[in-house]
Amino acid sequence: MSDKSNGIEMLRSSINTICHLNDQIIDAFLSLFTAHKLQNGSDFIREGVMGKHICFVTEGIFRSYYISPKGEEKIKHFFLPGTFFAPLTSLVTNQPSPVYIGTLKDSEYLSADYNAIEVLYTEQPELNKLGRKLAEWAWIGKERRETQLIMLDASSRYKAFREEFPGLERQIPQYHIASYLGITPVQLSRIRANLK
Amino acid sequence: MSDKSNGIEMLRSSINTICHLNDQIIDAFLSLFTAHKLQNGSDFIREGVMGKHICFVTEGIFRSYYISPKGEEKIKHFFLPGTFFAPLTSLVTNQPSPVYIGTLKDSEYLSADYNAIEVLYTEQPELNKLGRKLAEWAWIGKERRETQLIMLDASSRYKAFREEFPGLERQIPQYHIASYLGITPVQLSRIRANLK
DNA sequence: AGTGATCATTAACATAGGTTAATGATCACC
DNA sequence: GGTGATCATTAACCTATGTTAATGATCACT
Repeated sequence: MSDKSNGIEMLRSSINTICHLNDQIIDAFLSLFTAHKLQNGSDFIREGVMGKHICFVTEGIFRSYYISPKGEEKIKHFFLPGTFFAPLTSLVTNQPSPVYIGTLKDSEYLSADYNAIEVLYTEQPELNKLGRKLAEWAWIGKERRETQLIMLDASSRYKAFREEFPGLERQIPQYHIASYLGITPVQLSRIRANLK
Repeated sequence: MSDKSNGIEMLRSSINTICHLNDQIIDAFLSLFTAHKLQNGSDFIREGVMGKHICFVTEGIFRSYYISPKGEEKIKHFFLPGTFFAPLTSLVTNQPSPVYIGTLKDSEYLSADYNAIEVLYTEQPELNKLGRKLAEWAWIGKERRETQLIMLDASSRYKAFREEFPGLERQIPQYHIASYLGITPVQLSRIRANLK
C-alpha cells in the first residue's frame, strides 16, 4: 500500500488518465520521483521558503493554507491520495512561497525536483503536454472554488464541500472545514444544526 | 493601434515575455489568430455553448461572469489589453461553457481555433510549453483571487482591486466592481464613503 | 473512575453586508 | 433648458456571520 513501487504505479496510472505519452517519456518522468513520509501536523513547505518540488499524494491528507495577519490558518485546498500538489506560485515566479502545505494525517507522497523536471521538459518536449494538462486541470479546480466563494453562501459551500470531499469531514476536525469554507467553527456548527 | 498587424505584434511580444520558442513555432502559432471587434455589452460566449477559441485582448475591456439562479451577474475576472482569455473549462473538459465572457466597452481581440492549436501542439511539441506557462500564470491569478476572497473583507478587496486594475474603476459602472468584489453596489458605496 | 486536553455546541451580543426604497447626480437627447 | 434614463448615494431595517465565553462531549492517560 505504501511502499515506493506501488506509489509509482499509482502515479503512472494517474498520469495515463491525464494524457497519452510514450512509455519512455513516462518512465523518465517517473524516475525523478522519490517516496517520502510526513507525520500528521508537519509542514511540507512554509511561507517564505523557496519551492523546489512537485508532489503526488499516495497516502493520507495534505492541505495548503495561509496564515492571516491575526495568526489564523486559512485552508485553501485539501489534497487526497491520487492528486498532485506543489508550491506552484513559488516554482513559477521564483519567489518564496506565499503558502504553507502540510499534513492533517500521517501521510506519504512522491516528490520530484522541479529543476530536474525542467531539464526533462527540454529533453522531451512532449512532456510539456503533461505539464500543460496538469496546470489546466489545476486552473479548473481553482475556478470552481472561486465560483463557489462568489456565488454560494456558507451553507451551500458546506454542502458542496461534502460532495467534493466525501468522507473527509469525518477524518479531520471541523475547524479545518470551517477554515476551508471561510467561516468560523461557531458558524459551521450553526449551519450543521440548521441542516438537521 | 487596432489593425490586425499591430494586434499580432502585441500578441507576439506578449508571448515572448512568457517563454522562449523559436520564431518558426511562434509564427505558426500567430498565423492561427484572426482579429475581431465586439461592441460594448456583447457576449463572446454564453453559458451552455461549447468553447472553441483562445483569445487575446488588443483593445477595450472584457469580463468573465456567471449568472446566478436569481439572475444576478457575478463577475469573475476583467481582461484588459495584453491579456488572454478563453472558456478554458469548456475547452479542456469538452463540456458546454459554465461561464459567460463579454465586453464592457467596444473591444477588439484576436482569436484562434482551439482545435487548430491542438494540431499545432502535436506537430510542434515545444508549443505545449507556451500552453503550460499560460495555464500556470492563469492558475496563479486564480490562486491570488481565492486568497483575497478567503482572507480579506470587502473593503480590503476593494483596495486590492484598485491596485490590480488601476484606473479601471473610472471606466466602468461601479455595480460591475461590486459584482467582482462579491458585494452589492450599496455596500460598495458604503465602503467608498467610509474610505473618505 | 478521575483528570486534563481537545474540540463541538450553544448563547448573547456585535458587526458586515443584504434588501428595499427614496433621493441625488450625471448625461444624452429633444 | 427640460426630460428621461442610468447610476451612485443614503437611510432604515433585516440576516448571516463574527466574537467571546460558557457548557458538553469525547478521548487518552493515569
